[in-house]
Amino acid sequence: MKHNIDELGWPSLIDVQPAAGLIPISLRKQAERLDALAHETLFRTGDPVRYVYLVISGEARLVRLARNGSEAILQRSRGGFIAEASLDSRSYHCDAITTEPTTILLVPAATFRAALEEDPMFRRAWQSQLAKEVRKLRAQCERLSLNKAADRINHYIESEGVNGVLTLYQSRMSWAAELGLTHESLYRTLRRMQDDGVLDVDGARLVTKS
Amino acid sequence: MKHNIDELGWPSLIDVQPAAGLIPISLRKQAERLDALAHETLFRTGDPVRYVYLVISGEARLVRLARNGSEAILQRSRGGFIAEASLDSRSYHCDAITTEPTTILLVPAATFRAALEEDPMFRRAWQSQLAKEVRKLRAQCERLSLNKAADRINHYIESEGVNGVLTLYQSRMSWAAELGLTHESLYRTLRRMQDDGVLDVDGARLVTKS
DNA sequence: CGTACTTTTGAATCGCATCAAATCTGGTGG
DNA sequence: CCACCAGATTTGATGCGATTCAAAAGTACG
Repeated sequence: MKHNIDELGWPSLIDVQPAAGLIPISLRKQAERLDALAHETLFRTGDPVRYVYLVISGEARLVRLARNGSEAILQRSRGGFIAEASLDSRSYHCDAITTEPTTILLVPAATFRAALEEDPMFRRAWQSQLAKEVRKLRAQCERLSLNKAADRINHYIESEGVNGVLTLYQSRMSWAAELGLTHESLYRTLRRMQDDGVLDVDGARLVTKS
Repeated sequence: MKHNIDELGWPSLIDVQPAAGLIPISLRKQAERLDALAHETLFRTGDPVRYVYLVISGEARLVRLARNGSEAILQRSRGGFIAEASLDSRSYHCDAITTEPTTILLVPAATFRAALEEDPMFRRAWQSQLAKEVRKLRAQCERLSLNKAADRINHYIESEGVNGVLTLYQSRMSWAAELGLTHESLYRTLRRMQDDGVLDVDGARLVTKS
């Protein structure tokens, strides 16, 4: 179900989601709100690009299905844009799904492009956002080119956590997929790292100790 | 050695390198040309961002050295920008090197940023460039999360080649590193794929036959 | 309470990394 | 021109580590 965001009754978007603060007021007025359940499809490969999607709460993912049926996670967004790089494409080249109940802000793509032309602050923020995504993806590539599970885990904690401490906002199964590992492999490696005393695991809190 | 690009005696940059055509004339006048040998360092981790680097000919790479001494290739540019995403950073978080004699256009970062503010065409081209880089990196991540060498090779040919045909512009050793494989593994897999009749290898020309 | 999913452990297998070494290649200097 | 060298290419043998298949136990939720 879509709502006009003026119906919100939320605190200001800025409080809820920093990225939303970057969107000019004029743009927010034209945005709609979408409350999606878990495992809903936002768009599919080949769909025309109609909206810019901003995840307010919950989680959305870009996925692509390989021939053998395995699923690659191309992006995982919890608060922030999803499929930013499609803004200058006609259509999508992957699918977007939710993994849990998720609230999304839909900004019409044409309106969004116009705002980029007119609002210098917004434009800088957008460029900065794209650059940040590039750096994040480079880190991900670097991580995936490590071929030991423990190395990938450490790399993830170093680059996504703060000072060797990481709070995980996803199940280990999903994390395993993001790390390019099977879940069995991840579980076993986490266990071994604990036994070896190089990692401290307390629920979703992971601390490197080396 | 750096030259003012007016000393060029080149054909127009547009003919040499399409990406350069996106740079406004005013900006080109302030750019310098750098002729680097193979294995030169353009900048190191921590260096302040002074220039935007545009590779005119040859090859530049972003690399990061892991603790164990192995080297991860974060970007490989043959004609086009390198480290685009650093434009909004103070300093670099990886190293840039050349792998062969390379000619580079150095545009002062401040000048570049000013041009982005003032020239709408240029700005759109830049955003499009960043978006393209994002898509390319997503493809790279998807590829690295395949765990069979043959799958990565096929994926590379599909996404970097045209209609299942790819011309390789680097040694197989470098390609192996980009694919996240050892060179031995790559050689053996290429051989096996040929023997199995799913791939045709003729020097730098690779054709999938399945 | 039952169902779906996650977490966990086990055993067997396969593929890649690793180490080693030979051959081939292009470029340099004598 | 040839000897030489550095790097790329190629083949071989071995071991490790991740995948795979299987299954049990734990957990959240209606």
